[in-house]
Amino acid sequence: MDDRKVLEELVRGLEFANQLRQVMINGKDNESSATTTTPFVQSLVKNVFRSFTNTLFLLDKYPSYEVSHTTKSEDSQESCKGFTTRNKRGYYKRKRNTQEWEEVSKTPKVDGHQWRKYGQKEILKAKYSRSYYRCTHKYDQNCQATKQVQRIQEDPPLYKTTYLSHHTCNDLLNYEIIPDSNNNSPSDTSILLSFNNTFPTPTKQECPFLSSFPSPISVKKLEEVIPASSSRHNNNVTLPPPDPWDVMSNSAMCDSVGLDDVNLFLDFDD
DNA sequence: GGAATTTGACCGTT
DNA sequence: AACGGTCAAATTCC
Repeated sequence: MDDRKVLEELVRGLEFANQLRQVMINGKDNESSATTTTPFVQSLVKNVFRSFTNTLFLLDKYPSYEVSHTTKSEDSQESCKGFTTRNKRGYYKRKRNTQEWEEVSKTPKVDGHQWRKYGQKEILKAKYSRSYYRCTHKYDQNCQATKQVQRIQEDPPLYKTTYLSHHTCNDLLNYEIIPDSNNNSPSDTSILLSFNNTFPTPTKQECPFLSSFPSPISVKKLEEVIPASSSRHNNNVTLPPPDPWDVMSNSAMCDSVGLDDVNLFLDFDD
C-alpha cells in the first residue's frame, strides 16, 4: 500500500475534523447553541482527531513515508540551518519548508519541550517583536526544532507561534499512545491537534515517539491583523508557548483545553 | 559558576 | 538595500 496516499487520506480526515471543530467554535460564539451541542459534539470531534493522530503516529514508523515527505526545502534547510561552516553565520533559507505550522493562542503557554531563546527581532509593520526559540537539545541531541513567537494583538492579547521542524529529541516524558478513554464528560473540551494547552507544565514531560512525528501538513492562520507601528523589546513573550505535537500528547493525557483557545486552520500542501 | 536571556552584528534571501 | 533568521558575546538569573 502506498503510505503517502494513506497519509493524505488521513490528513484529509483531519481537515474535515478541523472544519467540524470550526463549526463548533462558531457555535460557541453563539452561546445558546454552545451549551446545547458542545459536550457530545466535542467528544466526537476529539475522538476523530484521536483516531487520526494515532494512525499518523503509527505511520511514522514507516521509513518510506519519511522519505517521501522529505522535501527539497527541508534538505536545503538542513544544510543551511545546520551551520556546518562556522563562517556561514546567518546562512539560512528564508523560504519556509512544508513542516511548518502556526498556532494562535490567547496566552503564550508553556509546553512540554524545553526551549532556548536565541534571538528577538523587530518585524517590519509589526507592532510587537518576534522571539526566536530553538530546542534546548539542539546540540546534545541534534534536535532541529525551532519556533517563533510573536504577539499579534494587544487586547485581548493574542500570540502567534510558528513552529519550524518537529522535535527529534527525547525531551518528552513517557506517553501512551492515545488511549480510548471514552471520556465524554461535559468539561472535556480538548481536542487532539488543537495545538494548544493550558495545564501547567512539568519541567520535563511527554513522549519520545511523539517528538519524532513528522508533520506532513502545514497549518496556516487565515487572518491576522498587525498594526503598523513598532516597539522594541517586548518581554511579554518569555514563556515558551506550546508545541503542537506536545499538545497532542498533552490533550490525550490531560483533557483540559478549551476549544476556543485556538484559532487554527489547516492547510495542505500538495 | 553554570544556564538562560539579551542584543548587536552578521549574512542569505528577496 | 531592506528584511529577517541566527550567532555569539555580554549580561542576568538561579
